[in-house]
Amino acid sequence: MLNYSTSEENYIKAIFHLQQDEGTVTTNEVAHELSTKPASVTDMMKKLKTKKLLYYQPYQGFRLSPEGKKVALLIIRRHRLWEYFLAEKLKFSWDEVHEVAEHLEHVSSKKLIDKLDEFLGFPRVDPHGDPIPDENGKIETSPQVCLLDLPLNKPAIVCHVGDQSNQILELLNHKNIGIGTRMEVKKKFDFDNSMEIKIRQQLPFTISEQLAKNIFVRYGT
Amino acid sequence: MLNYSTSEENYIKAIFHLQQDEGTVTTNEVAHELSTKPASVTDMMKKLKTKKLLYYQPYQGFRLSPEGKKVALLIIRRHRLWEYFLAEKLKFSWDEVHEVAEHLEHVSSKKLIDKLDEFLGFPRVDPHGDPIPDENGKIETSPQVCLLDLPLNKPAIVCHVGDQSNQILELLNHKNIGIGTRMEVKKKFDFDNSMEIKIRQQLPFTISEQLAKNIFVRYGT
DNA sequence: TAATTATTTTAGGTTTGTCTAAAATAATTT
DNA sequence: AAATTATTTTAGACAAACCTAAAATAATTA
Repeated sequence: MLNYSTSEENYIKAIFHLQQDEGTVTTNEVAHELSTKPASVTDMMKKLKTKKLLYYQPYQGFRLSPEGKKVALLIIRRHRLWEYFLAEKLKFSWDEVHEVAEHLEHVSSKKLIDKLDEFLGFPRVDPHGDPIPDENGKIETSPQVCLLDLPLNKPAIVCHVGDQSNQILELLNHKNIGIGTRMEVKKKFDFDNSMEIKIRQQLPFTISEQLAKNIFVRYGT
Repeated sequence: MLNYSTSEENYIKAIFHLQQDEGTVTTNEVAHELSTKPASVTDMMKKLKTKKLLYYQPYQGFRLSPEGKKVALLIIRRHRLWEYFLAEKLKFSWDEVHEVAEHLEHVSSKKLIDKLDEFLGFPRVDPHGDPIPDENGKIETSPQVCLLDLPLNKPAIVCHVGDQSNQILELLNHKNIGIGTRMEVKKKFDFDNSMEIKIRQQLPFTISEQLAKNIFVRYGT
């Protein structure tokens, strides 16, 4: 496994995240994701292509090669282990871990990461509920359901938040919703797709479609 | 406190270490320390001068300004806290921590470092026995004595190793000498300046002048 | 002191990663 | 299908950090 620059790693990670939904990723999408310019993206795509990390034909978009995906997963492993460390050991709050982990993730000593993993007790998900790849880049793909699609009165556990902006985290914090929170959907309102949800030992309250769209759960009590 | 690039930080740190002995540092010394070329050093000195981190007149060498010293001490703080973390929590061996800490030290979140400090229980020295600066860059200057200068039969504790090459660490490991090791000097041989030392529950053995020169101790049992 | 040697700086070039402006291609609308 | 609009790529430039080779300065030796 070769070493890649911080910049290269950020591009690889961005493409990995973007291609989860659609299979192929465009220049503009990456430029927007990384707050850079399309011309810079094209430059980097040419470079990553020569390194065989992605497939790329001019004007046709691109997607990671198997090798590229593996690199991406190892970066994500580093990122999520550091997030777990920051939240669990250093008592960072949920919404602060991401930014610091963005920097720590580029320290690429395999031994460091494997020992960190061991020290943390081989956690399976990070503080946002996202699964942590193992040292071979294998990731647990567990069936997540969007809160919008959750049937009424079915107990579920929050396991992931789509958008991770500060605004949404502030709102979730205010409403006492976090990873691991148990809830049921009590009512759905077709008018605006808002829904009423119930959390143990709390009165039911309403959340918007916008918010529900970004909350993902697993079945379970 | 501004942010500096990894490269700038490495130069600042190198100058700080070199000027401990002499007051002023030369271009060649820094080039050698950082395995780079004198021309590159001159470039960087001009840059750091405009940032008011050091005093520099062409051909006259340079030394850090008070501001530059403070920056250096905060980098050293990060380095040594990570070293402590790696050794104490992740069970890295003594001679492996330095290299990884070289990378981690450039992640410059103050909150991260202060919380790490707290998590570690505010350690006062790193695994090499070097003192850890506090969050204001204040450092404890305790009286260290070179093993060469230690009087006979005076109990002392190893607190620092001068040279930190892998070769010396391997040797120290083999002889069971590490930070915190208690010892006494039993005999000194003027012929080659070698000395016989005694470690608790071990037979006395001999070490070379070369080695003794690089071992520093504090008085104490 | 003059000549030689060593050190340091300057001048100009390279690589990485970025940018702007213009050209090429693709997608959309009329 | 042609024209317009949007996207992507190319061309050329820039800053950071490095390099080599040559010039300038300082230190040393004869």
